[in-house]
Amino acid sequence: MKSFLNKKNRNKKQQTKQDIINAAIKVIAKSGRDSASILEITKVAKVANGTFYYHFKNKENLLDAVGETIIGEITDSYEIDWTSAKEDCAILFANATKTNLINCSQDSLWLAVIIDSFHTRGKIPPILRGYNKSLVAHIEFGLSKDRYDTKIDDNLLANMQSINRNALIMISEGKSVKNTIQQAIEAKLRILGITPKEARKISISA
Amino acid sequence: MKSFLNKKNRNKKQQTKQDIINAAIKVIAKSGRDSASILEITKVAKVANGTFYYHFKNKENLLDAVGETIIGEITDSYEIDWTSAKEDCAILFANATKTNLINCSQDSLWLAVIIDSFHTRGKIPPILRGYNKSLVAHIEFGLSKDRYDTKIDDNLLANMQSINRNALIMISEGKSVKNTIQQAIEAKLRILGITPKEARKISISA
DNA sequence: TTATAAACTGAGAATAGTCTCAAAAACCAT
DNA sequence: ATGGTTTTTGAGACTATTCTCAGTTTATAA
Repeated sequence: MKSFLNKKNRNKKQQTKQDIINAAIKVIAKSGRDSASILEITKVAKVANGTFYYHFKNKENLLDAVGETIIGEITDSYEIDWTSAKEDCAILFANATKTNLINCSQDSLWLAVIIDSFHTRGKIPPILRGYNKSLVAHIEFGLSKDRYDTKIDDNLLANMQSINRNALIMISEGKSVKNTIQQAIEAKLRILGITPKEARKISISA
Repeated sequence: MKSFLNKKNRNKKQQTKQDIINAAIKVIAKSGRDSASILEITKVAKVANGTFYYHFKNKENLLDAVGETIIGEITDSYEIDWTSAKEDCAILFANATKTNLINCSQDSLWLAVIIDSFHTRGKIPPILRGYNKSLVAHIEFGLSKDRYDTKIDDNLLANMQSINRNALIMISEGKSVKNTIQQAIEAKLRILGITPKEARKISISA
């Protein structure tokens, strides 16, 4: 069985798949994961319904692809080697939070999809995976330097993530990005055990 | 047109309606608001599908009724006249939080429905309404006494509510109720501007 | 007991979604 | 051009859901 898959053809196939993913982002941003129908997605992507099933096994499969697409763009900000940094870790953390939130806010469609993913029941969507790992690394480092006053557990991580989520919701509702990010940083630092006064100072200078 | 609605009959009608609401709570706890189907709800309630539409206009209408039912039982804890209280307001707030979370945790079905309601897109479900009003009253009082260090806005309220939600999720996942509530109180007080040390003290004694 | 209103029933109309598949179209090495 | 391969198409099978309605049952005043 000969294969005719040269580069151009592969690109074309890839392009159709990407078109479907982009259409899915649009539709999910409008209606949410649950209500987004494959029928509407293929309509927006301008392909036949059957084409969807040539590229994706099912809806679940597509949602994962959407998650991967978006997360690929926004998670870099937490990928820092905290231990080798010279600066105060609280300040670094403030900057990472800022970068992360700004990245998420770049594209209003992504923003909507990310927020929607927080609403999802059950298993953690791929968009949110990976975030916790480097967060834990950071907090551990801060604790070892006696910079923070907390213990690390699911509750703490969930609260940190919720603060992010709430900030993104505020931004998507049109609140000032700068202000909102500042508040998010302040709240996170307070929860980590930085005093209110210092948390405010750091959040303002971030 | 004569009316035959004597008390007994009214009770019977009311009973059927309540049966449907209770069945809805069961089904929503299992499948979530979005996936809960009227067909399954009526099956669990042991009534005909059509009976549902005799009592409720539509699904939306039912979900509101479910919300009202649950919120009726659990919101009392925040209905305090903060200004006339003698005790330190942070301690009162800690106690109110504790009472509220314990109330929510009483019934595992309620717990599941309340958590589910946090996942809901769009408009604030009735379960969550009313919570903010007395929360604002409380924080304003604390600010006037120079007890807190924050400003009141949507972001703050959302963060407070998220801490509650996360605590309830932890509890529903089997984590220690006492511990979880303590952590929630501590996080809330820290965000309000109480120092980490004092927040811990208050949360432990609550 | 009987007539009437209220409450309930369940078949099925209407709608909407996922997914399959045989056939058509597009593509490409020769 | 030809023939085999990949990609796309869209009709429709299948399933699930909401909601309607004509008719039945139940409750009660008289």
